[in-house]
Amino acid sequence: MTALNERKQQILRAVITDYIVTAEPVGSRTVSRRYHTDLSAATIRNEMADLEELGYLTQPHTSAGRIPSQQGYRFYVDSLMDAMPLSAQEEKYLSHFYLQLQKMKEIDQIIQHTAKALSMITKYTSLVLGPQLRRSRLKQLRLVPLNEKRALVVLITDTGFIKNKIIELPQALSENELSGIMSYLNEQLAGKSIELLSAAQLRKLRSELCNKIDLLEQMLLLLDESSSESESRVFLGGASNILNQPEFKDIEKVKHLLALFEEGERLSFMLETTMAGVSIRIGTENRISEMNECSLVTATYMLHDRPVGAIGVLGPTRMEYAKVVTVIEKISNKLNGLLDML
Amino acid sequence: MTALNERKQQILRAVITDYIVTAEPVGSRTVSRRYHTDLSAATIRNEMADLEELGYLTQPHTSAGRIPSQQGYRFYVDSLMDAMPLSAQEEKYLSHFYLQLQKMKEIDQIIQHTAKALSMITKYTSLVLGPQLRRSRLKQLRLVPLNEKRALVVLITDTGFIKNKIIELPQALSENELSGIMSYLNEQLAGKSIELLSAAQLRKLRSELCNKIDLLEQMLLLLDESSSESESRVFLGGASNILNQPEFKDIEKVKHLLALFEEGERLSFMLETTMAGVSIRIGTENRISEMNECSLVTATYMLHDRPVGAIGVLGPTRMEYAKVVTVIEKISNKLNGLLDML
DNA sequence: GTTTAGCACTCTAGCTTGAAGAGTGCTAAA
DNA sequence: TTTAGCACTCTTCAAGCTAGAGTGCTAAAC
Repeated sequence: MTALNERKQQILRAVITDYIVTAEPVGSRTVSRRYHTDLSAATIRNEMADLEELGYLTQPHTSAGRIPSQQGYRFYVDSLMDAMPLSAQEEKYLSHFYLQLQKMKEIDQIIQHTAKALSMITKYTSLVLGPQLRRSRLKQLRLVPLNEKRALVVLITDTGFIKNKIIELPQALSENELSGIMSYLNEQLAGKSIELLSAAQLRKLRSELCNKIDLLEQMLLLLDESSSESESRVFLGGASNILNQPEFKDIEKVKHLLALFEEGERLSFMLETTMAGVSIRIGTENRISEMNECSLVTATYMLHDRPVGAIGVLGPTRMEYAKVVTVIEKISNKLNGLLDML
Repeated sequence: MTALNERKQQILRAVITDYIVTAEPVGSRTVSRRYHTDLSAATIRNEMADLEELGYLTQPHTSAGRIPSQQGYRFYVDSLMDAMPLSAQEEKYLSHFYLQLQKMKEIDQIIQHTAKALSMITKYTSLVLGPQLRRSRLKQLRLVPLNEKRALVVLITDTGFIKNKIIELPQALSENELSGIMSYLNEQLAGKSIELLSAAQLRKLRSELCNKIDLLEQMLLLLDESSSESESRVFLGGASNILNQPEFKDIEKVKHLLALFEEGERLSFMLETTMAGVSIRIGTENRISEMNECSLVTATYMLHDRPVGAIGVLGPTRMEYAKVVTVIEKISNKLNGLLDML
């Protein structure tokens, strides 16, 4: 790929900037008039022809203006894009919003509201992956007897996650026996990552506690569920926002995307593969056919210094990248701050 | 409203039946040819003119066929509609589906899958209201000490609902003191409906336990949250199905509906006001402007013989009412059966 | 060598027109 | 009371046309 000289870069930036706001193919005249008053349309035309040949721009048809190609956007976000600060109003809104959120102690609530804030400010659709239970470590396992036949198992992780389940007691067990089992289990399991509680380890426990096998079985089931619980931990915000984008005025395209929104599995997969820091995936880089005309900007968030989930903004490839990146950074910071206090 | 003679009823039924499948205005000729071979188009025409005058049919424009009015649909579901049994295939699918669900013990999971099944079979969008915590009665309140500073409050309802929260202990309390508070609270509160735990009652408790006020405060907060937790307990299934309906080929209409789907509050309100048994609300009967061209068929479901939630199917007013009613009845039965076993 | 003006050419979006088709309402006859 | 016939209305669709935007190329200007 030939390096672009300064002028080509400026013209490319102009085309992309303009296209992002107008959603209309950008002609040489527009660039000359609005962004490069010192150059004539004809000159711009030549440069744009070059940019097209190099793969940064495309033409919907002869005698239309140019629109950025996927490669063009990629170059833009990598090298051309200027950081865009939030407006005072937006800053204020966010500060206020997260001040409100401080009152909430449930992590899920915070996460869901974060999805709302993201879509409110960006006007795109937001995706938020809730904290992954299986990336947490087991802190405590508690057994609370309810009556002679039933007990409540409570699983507490180091990330403040609580999950519980009622189990049937196989036989009447004395308080002593129960607490014996509990302390043994806690000894063995505390501090272990839930994801990595290997089958082997569980099998070992199983044999060691073979006389209490039924009880154990049920408790282990809870763990099992927890570690495989990837499903449906994704929250959406502003799904209807995509309908405001002119590229989705065609019902068929919306249909596929909307159907994708209902597939929690696939959504969470997209977010799970997110790197630390802000990442941008444009069009086919998402490796999901429904998203070929969309871009996804994501960031991870932390709980006790470990990345446990991710937030993201989904829009057309013609997205306000600069703004979205700023917003995502800001919000993930606020979120991290909030979660640290839990 | 003048009563309709037998022939008018049959013609109205023919028009509605046809319109439901074709989504096209139905002409007199079509009715004559397909449903009333013994009458000529001209006769039908006269009858249809009458039906229009009576308010059961409307004409999009002169020289188009007729389409049912809201009043027409209302008459249809009240008096004209034949019950439609499920196909063998659908029966099989449902049986299989709910056999699978038996393995799940979490009520929320069952509810969410029910939304899926509803939309799968009907090809419309489904709405499901999760069991309302505040309609349950308090069974037990448990305090599990975690360490010197923190404890876990566990709230268990008679409907098998569990909710918990970590609270800070104001001062080091002995096990004895804690269990004293607990048994006192349980004595006072057990069996009470969460919704009806009145402010007065809570205030009384507050004064009686004034020395342990901080602790109590936090626990009461949990109750408070529970009773006001109406928000976001609605699950959607097959939201993208509405896009298959020709009445929603216009993006603008979809946008409003989709935005409504994101307003958990309003959705749950719609479902909360559902009567016992199957209820059908057509168009403006929903009293929600976004739903003026939609119908909603709902039914409540039971947990331990008390209605605690509702399931519903949302489609265009031109909906296959007969089929949807059958499906809703069937599924709410299956759901009730399943929940009884919990 | 680079930039620009000029011009012919291309393509789309939007408008008009006309014909076909579906359906109605009315009238008069069966 | 029902039906056939007919004039009339309205929509839909394709075809044809125009205006406008934008291009690429060439030749002249800097």
